[in-house]
Amino acid sequence: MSSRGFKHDLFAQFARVGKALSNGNRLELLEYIAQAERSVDELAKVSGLTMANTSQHLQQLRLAGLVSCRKEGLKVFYTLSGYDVIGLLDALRGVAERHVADVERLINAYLTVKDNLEPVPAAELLHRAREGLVTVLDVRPVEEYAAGHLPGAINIPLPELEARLDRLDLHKEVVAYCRGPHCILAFDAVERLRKLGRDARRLEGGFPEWQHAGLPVEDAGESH
Amino acid sequence: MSSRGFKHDLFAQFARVGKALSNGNRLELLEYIAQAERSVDELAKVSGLTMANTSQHLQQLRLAGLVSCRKEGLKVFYTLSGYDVIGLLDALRGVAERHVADVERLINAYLTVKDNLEPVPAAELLHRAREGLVTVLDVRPVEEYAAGHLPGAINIPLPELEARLDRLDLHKEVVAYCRGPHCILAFDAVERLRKLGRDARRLEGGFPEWQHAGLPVEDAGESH
DNA sequence: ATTCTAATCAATTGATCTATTGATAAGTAT
DNA sequence: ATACTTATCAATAGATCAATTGATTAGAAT
Repeated sequence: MSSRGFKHDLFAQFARVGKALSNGNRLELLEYIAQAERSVDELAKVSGLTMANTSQHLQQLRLAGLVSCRKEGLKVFYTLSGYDVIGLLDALRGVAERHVADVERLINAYLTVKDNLEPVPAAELLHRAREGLVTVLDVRPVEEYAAGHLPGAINIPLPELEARLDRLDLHKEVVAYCRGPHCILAFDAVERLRKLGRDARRLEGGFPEWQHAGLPVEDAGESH
Repeated sequence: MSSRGFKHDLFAQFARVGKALSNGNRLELLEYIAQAERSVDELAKVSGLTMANTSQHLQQLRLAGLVSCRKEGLKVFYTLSGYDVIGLLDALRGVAERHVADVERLINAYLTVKDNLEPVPAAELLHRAREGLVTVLDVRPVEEYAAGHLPGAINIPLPELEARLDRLDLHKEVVAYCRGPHCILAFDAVERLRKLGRDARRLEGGFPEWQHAGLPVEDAGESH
């Protein structure tokens, strides 16, 4: 095998992974899968894609080595192949944010009050939560919470926020988190809590980033 | 703007970066650019692509925010937009290596003596080089060496290795490095040095990774 | 002015990608 | 057996991508 040929083939293999990341729908699916193991129909529902389309995208992700799957009865559950995939997604997001001007414009256009929403770094939250100074709020759907969440976090899915406000201590600051740095659930939660007069901020990053950083995690078995 | 629309648009932007990484030729160009600032015709020559084709790929990389360019006289020089791009490329490589079975097979097929070529970690090299125990050998072309290299590294481009062997101390171990973890220059160098009875290993990673790790670097002005 | 070089642009062809549609397979439930 | 659910497969049309070709622009040199 020639040296040039080797190189060429090797870059072609790396490009397969790049190709898997080259479609917005696949990136969205990856973000959902990064929360918890998911079946195809869950992913289809939450992404708004058809079943067949979702299935095909998932197979492309699988061939690129980004996700693995497991069959159980009728359902097929997909999960990330490893934590390094979260690292890759973060690197992609980071580069896009720092270098693609459109991303910043988009974020600013949607998050008009962005500057009021300075995020809390993970290390700071961990410290303050241990001292009981803050309420940690998980605004993702119950299934995602059940699959794993921050220690001591209270789960109130975003649609029920106002209805179940009594679960949040009136006198503590609330730190909300959700799926990731650009998931808007936590942004919305903070905005709504502030309208209700609460002291609220959001966590920098989401659950996958927290987990990837090696910080402590609780799952359904030990939840409150 | 609806929340779903925002999310959709945002993922589409991230996918633009993924798309830039979805082609082997572009990844190869990025690796060359990661070594040093490069003009379009240099890149065309070294990659074997036509001028027009190279130019078009470079523009795609530019639109994705991965490279920037600067015009000087007739020439246009391209450079990485930031060090985070090296981090992204490493994450891509890492995931591909760990999860795409074909990559491993490819590497094993080419590097038949791979197990004899255990790389030296950067930290170890830095330590041993400071104590004068090893000769650090840069086997990249002179232009790349001039744009930046490891402190005290001796530059012998691979084709001239045997001819200029006298520049390497016979009694010290040689540690060779090149463009990156899969650049075959360093592999070849080690293999050839060993055939000549020298004690040689290669550095883990290449110059971009060394630089990205924040380790000390020399450039042409202070070279030996 | 003319010529040359470096780079980009514009148009084209063939290949690949995306989403849809309808069919099929595998497992459950009645 | 029959019906239902979940997921995949197969075929298709339209969109996008990649590489080539030839023309064009911008700057340098004679």
